[in-house]
Order: sequence, then structure tokens, then C-alpha cells
Amino acid sequence: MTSESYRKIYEVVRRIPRGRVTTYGDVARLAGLSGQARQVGYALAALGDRQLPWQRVVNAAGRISFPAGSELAELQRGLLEDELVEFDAAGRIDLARFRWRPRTLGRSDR
DNA sequence: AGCCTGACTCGGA
DNA sequence: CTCCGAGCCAGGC
Repeated sequence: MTSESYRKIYEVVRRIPRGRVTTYGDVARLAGLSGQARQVGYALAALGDRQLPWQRVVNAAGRISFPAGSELAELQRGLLEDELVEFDAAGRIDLARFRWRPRTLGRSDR
């Protein structure tokens, strides 16, 4: 069960395209785990050496979910900036511009 | 089992 | 804008 949920979560994260981001809640929905955003974060924390674009998952506020200034926060931000994802002065990503909208959510890209 | 914590989110004050 | 409170669920003690 857990492993099954994790598998679905990883499956979704793997599909996030470069230069785009998505939220924990969206990943949960796409993985058929609506309302379990928290478990997504949990699954990502247990990534191990899997090669997944985990940096493309941010919270619903468009912010990195690590303490500002922490090592992981810096790493994630750096990886995203390398993909040309922009952060405003407050460290927020404009989800209206960078959010990934897969067809399975009913929306097309812009 | 009970209790706390956490890469979350949403609605209300 | 910020601060709860509640819902969520896996893990560790």
C-alpha cells in the first residue's frame, strides 16, 4: 500500500517537464491520492538515490517547502533557476506562469 | 496502543 | 498579509 502509493507518486513526479513546477497537492491528485498532499512530501523525503525531478514540486503558495536558507532550500532553488524558473523578491514562484498543467487535470498549457 | 512530528493544504478570523 | 485549527497519513519512540 505505502509502496504502491509511493510508486504512483514517483510516477507523476517523473512526468513534470523541465522549467515547470507543480504542487504537492497536485501530485497527490494526479496520483489518485486526492487530499493527501502530505504523503507526497513524505514520499519525496524517502527518495533515496532515485533520479527524479523532485525540485519541481513546491507548495501551494509557490514557495520551497524547506526553511529559507537551508541547504536543501538552496539546492532546490538552484536547480530550478538552472531550468529558468523565476523567483520573485519574496522567494515565490508565479504559479500562474510556471505551473505544470497536464491534460489529466483538464487544462492545456499556455 | 498513544503521542508527536512533518518536503501539505484549505478555510476562517 | 499572518495565525490558527482541522484533515491527512506514515514513522519513530
